[in-house]
Amino acid sequence: MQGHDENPGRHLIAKLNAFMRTTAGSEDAINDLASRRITSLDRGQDIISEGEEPRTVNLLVSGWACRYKMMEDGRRQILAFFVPGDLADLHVYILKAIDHSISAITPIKFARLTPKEFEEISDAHPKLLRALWWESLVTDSIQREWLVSVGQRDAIESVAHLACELFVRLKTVGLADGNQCDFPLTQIDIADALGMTQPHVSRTITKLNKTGFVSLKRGKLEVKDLAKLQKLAVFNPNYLHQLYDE
Amino acid sequence: MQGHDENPGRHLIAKLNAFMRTTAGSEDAINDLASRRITSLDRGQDIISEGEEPRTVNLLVSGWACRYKMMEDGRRQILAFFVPGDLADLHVYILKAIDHSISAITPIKFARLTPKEFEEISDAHPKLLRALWWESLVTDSIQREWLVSVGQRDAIESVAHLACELFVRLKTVGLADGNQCDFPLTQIDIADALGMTQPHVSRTITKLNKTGFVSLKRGKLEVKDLAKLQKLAVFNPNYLHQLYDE
DNA sequence: CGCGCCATTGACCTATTTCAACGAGGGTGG
DNA sequence: CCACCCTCGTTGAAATAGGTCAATGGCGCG
Repeated sequence: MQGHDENPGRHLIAKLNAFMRTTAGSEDAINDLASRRITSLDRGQDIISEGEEPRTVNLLVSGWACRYKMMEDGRRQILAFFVPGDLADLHVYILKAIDHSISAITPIKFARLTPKEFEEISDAHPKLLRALWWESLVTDSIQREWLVSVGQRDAIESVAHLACELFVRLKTVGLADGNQCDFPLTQIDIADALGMTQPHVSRTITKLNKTGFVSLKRGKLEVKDLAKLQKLAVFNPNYLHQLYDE
Repeated sequence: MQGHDENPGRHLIAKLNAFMRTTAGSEDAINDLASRRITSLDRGQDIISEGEEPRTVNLLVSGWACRYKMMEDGRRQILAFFVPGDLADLHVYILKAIDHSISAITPIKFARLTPKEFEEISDAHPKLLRALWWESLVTDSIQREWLVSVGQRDAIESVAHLACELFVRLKTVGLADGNQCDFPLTQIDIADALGMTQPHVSRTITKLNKTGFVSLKRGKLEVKDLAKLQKLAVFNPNYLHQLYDE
């Protein structure tokens, strides 16, 4: 078990394949990236905290995490979920202090790259660098789509949209098993991501499950009718900027 | 009048000064950037539209614009406001299709740079390139803070927060005159940015103006008690990542 | 066994939406 | 110069999505 992972970059590799289709030469480089300074954290611990000076680029190797901001009075907004293969803040070392925190939703492992390491590897693999930029632009695009959800979608649309997004993203990195995938979010996480309250998330999930398009519960998400779920969510996958061949 | 602008990059220069304090050598380069392929648009026209292949980096030279997304059923979410000195999508040419549109809120002028021009200039001025990255990261940070507004702040907090942000940003680019600045947004724009309805924006602005901290009306924003307004808005300027010496 | 965390559910409450009417101002064409 | 229209903002009344508060129950774990 305990033995070390032969292919820790496989989720990122799978994702970049949705962009460039030619990771071939870069696969070793990515696995190399994904092996540096591996750190493990338990659920609830922060990878980085607001106000720190950013020093590393973080690649999530296993587990889920979230980016969030706390308001002074304790309100929390989750800004993004990270799943394996996701990179946090490629260029953030330019800033003096980060304006948000990232914490583990499940036990996680992540690789911490110094800007220098990162530059070396990307200098040696210009195509990879371009792909990583793409990755970063997709992350921005997801951020924008979340604003659409919170600003325009009602409760059931929002929850359905989140389910669609995470399912597609997990599928892309090879972590969906047929029509189902892990789903470790609590209702509080969902509430803080979508700007709702936890009881209302509960009621909304109940209602959503009753449609039969999906079975969403803590731990496991099962998509039973993706087309209908997407329609309900007003989900348009363009914002994920993938190549569409499946 | 009609004569051409001697210093079209001054707003961007002022903004970058809040980051690097040494635009000296780069000022000419920025003014050069801001003179390329100047385009004028009337209110309501799109700079770029969803689905297009992005080809240029756009620098807003005068007027206001907004980035927005339309849902299939016509709901609109405004994702960002652009004021003079703002750059749209530094690296977006990596993507095959943009996932949002940008349109003019007032008559605008903007410069369109090809990726090539942009690279030439930034190769010649590495410090400038770094500053432009900073600019782009601040834009991302603003995007995140908007999600906090829409997800967590109630109506009066949201509107107050938007007023704070735009006032600070305009001040940074030299477009605030003492405690007041232009404010061309309609209540519909505000509503679509904050995920509210226009009538409720109207009621909320009335209530906000009654606090006496601010006078907000179409055309002009006047800040009467910035500290109290910021407190009401739960506004923490850190997310704008400026140097704080004033 | 008991504690803590998480989800469910009910009853009530309220911020915001919805629908609709009205009014002010600015521009245009007759 | 007036009439008209169109956009934008204001306001009221009624409706509702979602919030609040609180009790209950399941379940995993020390």
